[in-house]
Amino acid sequence: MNIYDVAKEANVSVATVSRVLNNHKNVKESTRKKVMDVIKGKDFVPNSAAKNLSMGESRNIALIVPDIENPFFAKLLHGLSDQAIEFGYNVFMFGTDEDTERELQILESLKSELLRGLVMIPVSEDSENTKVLLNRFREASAPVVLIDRDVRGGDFDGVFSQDDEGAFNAVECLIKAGHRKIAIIRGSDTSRPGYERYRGYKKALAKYNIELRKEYCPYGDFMEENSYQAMKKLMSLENPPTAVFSSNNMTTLGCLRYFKENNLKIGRDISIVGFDDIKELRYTDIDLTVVDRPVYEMGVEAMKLLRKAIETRDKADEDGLFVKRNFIKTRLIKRGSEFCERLGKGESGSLDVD
Amino acid sequence: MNIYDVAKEANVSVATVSRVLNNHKNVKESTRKKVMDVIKGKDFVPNSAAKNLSMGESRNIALIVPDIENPFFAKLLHGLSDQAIEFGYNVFMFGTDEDTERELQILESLKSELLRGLVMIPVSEDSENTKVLLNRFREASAPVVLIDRDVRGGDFDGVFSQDDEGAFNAVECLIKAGHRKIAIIRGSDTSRPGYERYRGYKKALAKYNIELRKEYCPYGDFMEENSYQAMKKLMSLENPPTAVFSSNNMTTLGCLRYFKENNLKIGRDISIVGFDDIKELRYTDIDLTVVDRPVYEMGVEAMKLLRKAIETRDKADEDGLFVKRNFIKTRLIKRGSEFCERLGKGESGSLDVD
DNA sequence: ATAATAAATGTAAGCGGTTTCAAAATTTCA
DNA sequence: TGAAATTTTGAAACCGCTTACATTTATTAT
Repeated sequence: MNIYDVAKEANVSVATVSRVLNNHKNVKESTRKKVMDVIKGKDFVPNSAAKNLSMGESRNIALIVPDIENPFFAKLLHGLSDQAIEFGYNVFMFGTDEDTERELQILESLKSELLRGLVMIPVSEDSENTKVLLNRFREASAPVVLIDRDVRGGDFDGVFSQDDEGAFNAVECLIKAGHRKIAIIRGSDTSRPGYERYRGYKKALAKYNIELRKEYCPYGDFMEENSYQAMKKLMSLENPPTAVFSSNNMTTLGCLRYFKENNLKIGRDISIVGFDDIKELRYTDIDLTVVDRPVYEMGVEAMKLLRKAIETRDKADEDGLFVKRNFIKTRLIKRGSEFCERLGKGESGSLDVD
Repeated sequence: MNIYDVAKEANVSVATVSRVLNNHKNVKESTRKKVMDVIKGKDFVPNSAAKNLSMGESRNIALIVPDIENPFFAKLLHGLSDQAIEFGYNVFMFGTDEDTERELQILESLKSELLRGLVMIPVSEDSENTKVLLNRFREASAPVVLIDRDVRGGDFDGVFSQDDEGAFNAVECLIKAGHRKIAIIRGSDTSRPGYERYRGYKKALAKYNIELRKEYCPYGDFMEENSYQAMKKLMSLENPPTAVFSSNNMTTLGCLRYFKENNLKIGRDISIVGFDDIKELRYTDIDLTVVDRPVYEMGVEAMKLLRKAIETRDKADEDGLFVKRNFIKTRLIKRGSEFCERLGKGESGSLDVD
């Protein structure tokens, strides 16, 4: 059943049916009703492909994340998806498995899709090809909104976190708990969260006059296995750290794995503060202090930014295309894993802290 | 840039371009090359909306899950998505938040979408409306594949688990560890996993001549909070169980929360076996014995089933439309949480067990 | 070499909507 | 009451692709 059938049945033209369907003004109330009655009687549904073709645009957007199974991204998807439904968009979901090649493939395959917009957590900040493709989307009037990670020199809208501040707070918390030998397991330098959190770490050390030691700053690349290896290396230093700032949730799992396998107990042998909460730990012996973020809300926000971008572009096109970049505040949730018996449960007293 | 521009540039007709694009036979190698050169030179991408409209079908499918954030579904999505890309499909993602109304809304909104297929974990087995809508999709030649949960009387293809056997093994494991007072926290009776796992539980008790006690079988509805409440009720019975079979991952979290809050230690005060693994626990003090499933693979399998359904329908239509329902085997991973000091770490010895 | 056959290409009609432009119907106002 | 202004409607072109059918070109067999 299509618009012509409806038209015939209602004794009007297709143009009129179309107007009714799209809530145009200038449709007499009586004819509107006539058409609506037919539509309700039969189960007519307008063909979206035809609509898309005719209008040169769709109500579809895509979300591309590096790791579908990471709860952080799942939560993000949840928020974004809810808001998308609210706004009447459908979302295509893709995972790149942290692989730039795959990311490019996906973007490439989406070029034919008449996407209305794109929300993306890019694998790397430095993929020129990604930038080129994203720019093409933007030019084809499919705005791009980034989340969490950036694209260098891309100048895209985005929802990010105050990563460095979050990291600073995490590390400061460890310092105030009495630690001075604090390691960080870092994410790749090709991602904002990677280098910004490292920056926060360095800032905190600097503020308290703690020397930065290169060997305390291995990469875990935000991956469990690599982080496990990094932790292992840290603990086999001749002078191992007493605390570690785990700069990502997967990283934290890697650390915990090492702790468990080597019978290191948090609070007795080692301290840890993580970035991004891990819900499942709440009910275990691990009372993890973490830098937390409103992840669901970030997803929602990304969708809102995207819609705004879609609408303003539709209107002002060349005019007001200023970039909207939000930096979401983090929050330190103290649960105790920053302390360590060896150091004495020094509240903030043991060091000269303001 | 469209197919006409390409045609002009290459000095051929649009039909020829179309043929080249779709790898038709009967295209001379030389003209094929001519066209391809033009396509590569300019950056032509065929408009999928036009294609969809013209062919009356798309390469899009939808995945509808009840809870986007549940790692089980995330894993499922991962497998499905990977396989979908492999097969050249894009997947729309939706979450129903375990709400039948929302489920219906989503299905309703998808009717216009020319979907090629639908993969779904329905909220409830008993939603007549859902069944009606799904049947409509199927009739509109968009096959439906269910995962994990069923639709009563729907007769849809699907990938399920051997839930009862899995549950049976879980409970038997507890029995062999010496327990006789074993509770279950159940899922809703309106879902296959809900009642099948309960069935497995009952079977196990029956086999070992253990009386079934109604008060040991509260509902947790596969939700953390409800399961927490259920656990609380269980432990405040005058004769509380010594072990619990937690029939779902969220349920397990609810139990763990109760244990932690009430200082019950697994292995000392209580035993537990779960259904569906919880990765994050691996590195904590909780060595959870669980019924595990190849979740990623189930997602892959669902996509394979879907494609088969799409293809056979395209071909044999009325002919061979027999339903394909796979029942995936579960696997019990013993990690120790089935034991309990109070009972003596009875291997299988303490009861007469074959 | 030529008719018969097969292969390659082109023409044009859809697919199901939206939208411009003109015509018809209605309302407003002198 | 009739012309002008306004609202409501319809005819038909268009979006960009596929494909049935017609036509041209190449190949094969006689």
